[in-house]
Amino acid sequence: MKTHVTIKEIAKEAEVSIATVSMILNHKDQKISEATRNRVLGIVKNRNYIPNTMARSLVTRQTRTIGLVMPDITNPFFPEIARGAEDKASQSRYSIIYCNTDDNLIREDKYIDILTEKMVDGIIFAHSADRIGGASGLRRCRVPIVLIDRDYDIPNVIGKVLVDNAKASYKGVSYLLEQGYKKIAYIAGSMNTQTAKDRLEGYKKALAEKQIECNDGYVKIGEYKSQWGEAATKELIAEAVTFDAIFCGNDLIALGAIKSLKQAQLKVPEDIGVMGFDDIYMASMVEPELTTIKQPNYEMGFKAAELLINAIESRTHDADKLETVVETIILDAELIVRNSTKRSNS
Amino acid sequence: MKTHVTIKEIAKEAEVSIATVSMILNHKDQKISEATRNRVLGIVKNRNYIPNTMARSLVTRQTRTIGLVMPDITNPFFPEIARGAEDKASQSRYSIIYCNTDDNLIREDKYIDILTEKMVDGIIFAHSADRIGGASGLRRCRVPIVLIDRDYDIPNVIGKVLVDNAKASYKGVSYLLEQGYKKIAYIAGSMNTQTAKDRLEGYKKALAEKQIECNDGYVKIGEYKSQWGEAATKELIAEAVTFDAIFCGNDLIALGAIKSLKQAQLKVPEDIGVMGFDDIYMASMVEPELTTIKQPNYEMGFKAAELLINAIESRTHDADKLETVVETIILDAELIVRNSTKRSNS
DNA sequence: AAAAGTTGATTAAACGTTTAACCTACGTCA
DNA sequence: TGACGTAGGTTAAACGTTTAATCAACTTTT
Repeated sequence: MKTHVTIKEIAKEAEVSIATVSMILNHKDQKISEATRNRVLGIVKNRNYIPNTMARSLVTRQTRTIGLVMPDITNPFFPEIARGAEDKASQSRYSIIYCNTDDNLIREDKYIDILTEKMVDGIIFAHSADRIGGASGLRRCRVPIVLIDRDYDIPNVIGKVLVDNAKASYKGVSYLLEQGYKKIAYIAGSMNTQTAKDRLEGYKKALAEKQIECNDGYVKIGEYKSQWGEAATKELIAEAVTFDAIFCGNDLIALGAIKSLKQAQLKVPEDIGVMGFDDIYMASMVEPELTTIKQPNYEMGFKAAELLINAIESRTHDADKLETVVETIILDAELIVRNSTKRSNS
Repeated sequence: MKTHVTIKEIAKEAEVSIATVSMILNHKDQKISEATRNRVLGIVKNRNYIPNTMARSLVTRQTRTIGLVMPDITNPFFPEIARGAEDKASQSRYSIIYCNTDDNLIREDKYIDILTEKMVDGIIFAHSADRIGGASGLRRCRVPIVLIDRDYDIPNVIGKVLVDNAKASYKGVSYLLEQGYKKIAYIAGSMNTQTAKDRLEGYKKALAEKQIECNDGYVKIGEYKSQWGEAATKELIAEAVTFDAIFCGNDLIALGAIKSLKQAQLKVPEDIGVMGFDDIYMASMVEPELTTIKQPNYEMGFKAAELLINAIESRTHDADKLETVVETIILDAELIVRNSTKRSNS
C-alpha cells in the first residue's frame, strides 16, 4: 500500500529543506526566491502532494473543522441552517462535523466529548428545546460557541444568531390589518418557549397600535399540529367569536384551520384570512396558497458560521483574547404573501 | 490559556511511563497490573483527560471520520440518509463530515481533496444525477467508497446500497390491480435516469402479468413537478384515454394529477385511483391522503455507513486486502397505502 | 576595512500519541 | 546452578508538519 507522498519527499526531490517547502505552501515565502518557489510548486503539483492535516493540526492547534450540533437534521427546520453554515464554512476552507442530539442531554454530552477530542475549532449550537442548565460537557468545553435561534446558559458563547419573533408576528398581523381584516384570532402552538411568548407580544402590539381590543377569547393555545388548528377553529366558530382572520403559530395549524373553515362554508381569503408561520414546502402547494412568515434559516446558519470563524481567526491572532464579547445578530423574518390573505373587498 | 492535559501529565502524576497510560487507555493492558490500571484510570477521570485525536491519527493513520458527499442536504431526499449514516457512525464512534456538491463536478472535486487532506477513513457518496466519468479527484482518491442509490464508475468502490426500483413500481402497480383498477396510466418524470427506466419496467411487468395491454398512450413522460402532473392528466382526459388509475413518478406529479381530476369532476379514489412515489411530508396531509411508495432512505444511509465501517475495520486488520469485493445491498421500497387508492366497489 | 544589513535558505525542537523492542526482577524447572 | 519464562513494566523511534532561531554568503554603509 503506497503511502501518501509527504513533504519530506517533495523536499528531497526539490533539493531543499522541509522548512522551505512548508513555508512556500503556507505562503510565508517572502524570503524564498522565485526560482525555488516555482520549482517546489511544480513538484508539489506533479507528485500530487496533499499535506497531512493531522500533522499540521498537531502543531498549529487548529483543525479548520467546526461542529454543528442540532437536534435532528430530519426536522425540516435544520437542513437549511446546516446548508447555510456549510456554505460559509467551505468558503473559508473549514469543514463541518454534524451531530444529531435528539435534544437528549446524554447524547449532547457525548458529542461534545467527541468534538473536543477531534479538536474542533468551534461549535455551532442549534437546539430546539428551551432548556436551562443543560449538558455538563458543554461547561467543560473550551472552544468558542455560537448559538442559533435559542438562548442557552453556557460558557464560551461568543455569539448568537436570533430571530426577532415579536417583530415577525407584529409584521404579519399588521399586514392582515392593512388588508382590511379587523378581528384577528391567534391560534398558537404551545406557550412554553420564549419564542412563542415573543410572538404573542408582537401580535398584541400590532393590535394595540390600531386600538383594536384583543380579549382572551381571540387567543387559543395548543400544540403545533394541524389537528389543533382544526379543533381550535371549530372552537372559535362554536363560541361565536366574530373574527375575520386567523394568525397561526405555524403552517400546520394554518392548514388545519383552513380545513375547518372550508367545512363551515367559510371562504378563505374572502371571508376569513389565514396566515401561517414557517413557510413549509406545502405552503405554496395548497389551495389557497398560504401566506406565511419565513425564518431566514439559511442565513442564520451562514451568519452563525461567519461569526464563529471570525472569532476563531481573531482569537488566534490576539494570542490571549480574554474579554469575550458576545456578538448578537438579530435577523428579521420575512413575510411571504400568497393567496390566503388577499381580501378583494377592502 | 491553560492547554489541554496530555498523556504526559497523566503519566507523571501516576508515576508510570507514557506507554503504560497509552496501553491502558487502548485496552492493550493485559500486561498491566490491576493496581496500576486503577490508579491511572482514576487520574484520567480526575484530570478529565481527553486524548488528542490528531496525535493519535498521525500514528495510527486512522481518523475515525468519514465523509458524506451529497448534492444538497436541503433536498428532502437527503436528511434521512444523512441521519441514518450518522446514527450508525456514531454508534461505532465515527464522526461524519458532510459536503454539499450541488452536483457540480468542480465542487465535488474540491471536497474530495479536502476529505483526503483531512484523511477521512472512507466516503459515502450519494449523488443525484446519473453521470458517467465524473470527478477526477475521485479517481485519485485512495479511501474506500460506498455508493448510495446510483451507480458511478469510479475506483475504490467497496460497496453499494441501491433500491430495487423495478420491484417498487411493480409492487405499486400490482396493488392498484388488486384493488380492482384495470386501466392504469403512468405519468413519469424524466426518462433520463436508470432509476426511471427501472420503474417503467416494473410498471410494464405488473401489467403484463395480468395480460393487460399497455399501449404507449398510457405513458406520459415529463418532469418531476406538480404542473406536469396537472398537464399530463389533462392530456389524458383530452385524448379520451380510458383509465381508472394513475401511477405517478413522484408525489408532486400525483398532487398535480389529483388537482386536474377534481377539476374534471372525477372523484379520487372512487373514479380514479392515484398513487405517488417518495412519500413526501405532504402526502399524508392532503385530501385524499396519498398512497405512495417510500424509499427506505434512513436505512440506506445506515446500511451504507455500516458497509463502509466494516470495510474500514477489516482493511486495517488484513493489512493489505487487495481483492476488493464490491458488496451490494439492494433494499426494497415500501408501499404506503392511504386513501387515494381505496376503491369501495371492487 | 570593519560593521551592519539583506537574501535565501537550513536546523532542530516541538506537537501528543502509538507500538515494537527491550529490560528487570522474580519464580520455576531440569 | 543455570536456563528459561513471565509479569509488569520502560525506552525510544516514528507519524508529518510548523516555526523560532540560526547561518552563510553577499551587499551596502560608514
